[in-house]
Amino acid sequence: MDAYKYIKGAIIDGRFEPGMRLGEESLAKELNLSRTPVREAIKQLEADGLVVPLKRGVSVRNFTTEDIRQIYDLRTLLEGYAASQAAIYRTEEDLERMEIANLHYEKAIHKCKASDLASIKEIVDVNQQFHEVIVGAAKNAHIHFHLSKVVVVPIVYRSFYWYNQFQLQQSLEFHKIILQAIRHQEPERARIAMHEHIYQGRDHVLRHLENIKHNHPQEEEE
Amino acid sequence: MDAYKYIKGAIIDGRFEPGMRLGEESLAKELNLSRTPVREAIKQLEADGLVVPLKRGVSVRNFTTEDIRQIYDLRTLLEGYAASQAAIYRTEEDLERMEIANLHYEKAIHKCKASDLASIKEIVDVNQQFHEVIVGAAKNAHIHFHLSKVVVVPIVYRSFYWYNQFQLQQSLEFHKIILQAIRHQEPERARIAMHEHIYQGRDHVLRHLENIKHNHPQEEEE
DNA sequence: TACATATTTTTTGTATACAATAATCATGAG
DNA sequence: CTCATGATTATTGTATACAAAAAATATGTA
Repeated sequence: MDAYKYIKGAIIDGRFEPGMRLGEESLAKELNLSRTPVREAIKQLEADGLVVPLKRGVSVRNFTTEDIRQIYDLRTLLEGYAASQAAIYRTEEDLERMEIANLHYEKAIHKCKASDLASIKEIVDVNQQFHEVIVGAAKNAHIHFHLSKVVVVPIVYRSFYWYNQFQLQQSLEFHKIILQAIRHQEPERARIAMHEHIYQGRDHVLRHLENIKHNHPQEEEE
Repeated sequence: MDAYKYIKGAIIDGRFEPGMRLGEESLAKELNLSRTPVREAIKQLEADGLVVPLKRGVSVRNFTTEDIRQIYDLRTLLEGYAASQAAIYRTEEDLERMEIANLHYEKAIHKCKASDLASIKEIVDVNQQFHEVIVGAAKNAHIHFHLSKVVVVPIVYRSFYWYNQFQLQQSLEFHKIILQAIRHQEPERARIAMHEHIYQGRDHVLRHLENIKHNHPQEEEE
C-alpha cells in the first residue's frame, strides 16, 4: 500500500494541513495512480482516524488539545498495563531486546547535538522501538494491535523537535527505571513509571501547543 | 457499506466458518455486486481483525481461547477505566440514560422465557446499549472509538444463547451496582464492579468453549 | 512412482468507464 | 438586491476490463 504511506506521511509532516480536503482524483494524479488504490488508502486513513468523512470525500483531521489529552490518557492506560504485564511475562530475550533498544536510544540522544531532521527522526524511531518491545513482552497480541492503532497525532510526531537535551536525558532515565522494574518483575512499579513517562510526554506536547497558540494567535487554512 | 454488513453478519452468526477462504469474485456474485465494493468491505474486515490475510486473499479468522482471554483483558481494562471516568464526569442525563438502558435490560431478561432467537438478540442489543452509555459518559471519545473496535468475536456473540435465567439476573445485578457507583461518584468501585462483570462474562464464554471442546473432540473445516 | 519444470487456470491489483449524487453557478422572480 | 429554483460541473460509487502474480494442473524425465 504505497498511496497509504504517502498520504499518511504527508499528513504527519504537515504537508497536508488539518482541514484540507482530499479529493481522490487530485491525489491520484499527484501519485501517478488511478483512483482505485487511492480510494483504498483513504478508507484506511479514515479507519485510522487521521481523516474525517465529509458529506462528500474526506478532510484531514484537526486535533484539539482535548483530543491529545484523551489520546495520551488512552496510551497511558494501555502502555501502563502492558508494562505491568511485561514485568510478569517477560523472557530473557525480551529483556535483551529492551536493553538493546535503550542503548540505541542513549546513543541517538547523545549523537543529536544538532537538531537536524535525520537525527530527530532516529530518536523518534528508536524510542518507538523501546515501547514496542515492552508491549510485545506483555504477551497480549490484542493490546499490541490496538496500541499500534492509537491515533498518531501529527503534532505529537513533530513534538520531538522541541525536546532539549535535558528532557531527552530525563526520558532516557525513565526508560531505565521501567526496564529495571520489568527486569525485577515489579509490575506495579513498571506501570507507574510508564504512566509518568507518558504523562511527561503529554505535558511536553501540551506546553508546546500552548506556545504556538500564544505566538500565532490564529492561522487557519481551509 | 452493505457488503461489509453482510459479510460481517455471516461471520458472526457462523455461516462463514473460521478458516473459510473468502474470494472476491464469489462474494460479489453472492451479493449481486461487482468486486469493487466487496474488496472495500474485505479491507475493512481485515482492519477489524475478523479476517486474516493470506498470501492471496483472506480467510475467516479462527479465534483461540487465548485470543478470547486477551480480548477480555483488553475490554476489562478499557471499560473498567471508562466506568471509573464515568463516575467522575457523568451528567444527570447520562444517569438517566443508564437507568433507561437498565430497565430495558431487566424487561428483556424477564421476557426471555423461551430462548428464542429474537429475544436473545434483544438482550444482546440492550446489554450493549448499557455498556455504550457508560463508555459515552466517560467523556473520552478516543477510548470510545477503540472500544467500538475491540474485536467482536463471533463465539462471544453467540454465547448469550447459553446464559440461564440465574446468570442473566446476576448480570443485571452487576449493572445495578455499576450504575449506583457511578451515580454516587465512586470511581474505584465502579471500575472494580465493571471488572468483575466483564470477567464473569469471560468465564462464561470460556466454560462454554470447554464444553464444546469436550463434546465435539474436533470438527474442522477448511 | 516421484520429482521438477512448464503450462494452464484462477485470483488479485490497477486502470478506466459510466452512472448517480452532491456542490456550484447562473438565471429569473419577488 | 436577495433568495429560490434550475442548469452545469465536479466528485464519488459501482461496474467492467485487463495485466500481473500466484495456485493448480499437466507433462516429461529419472
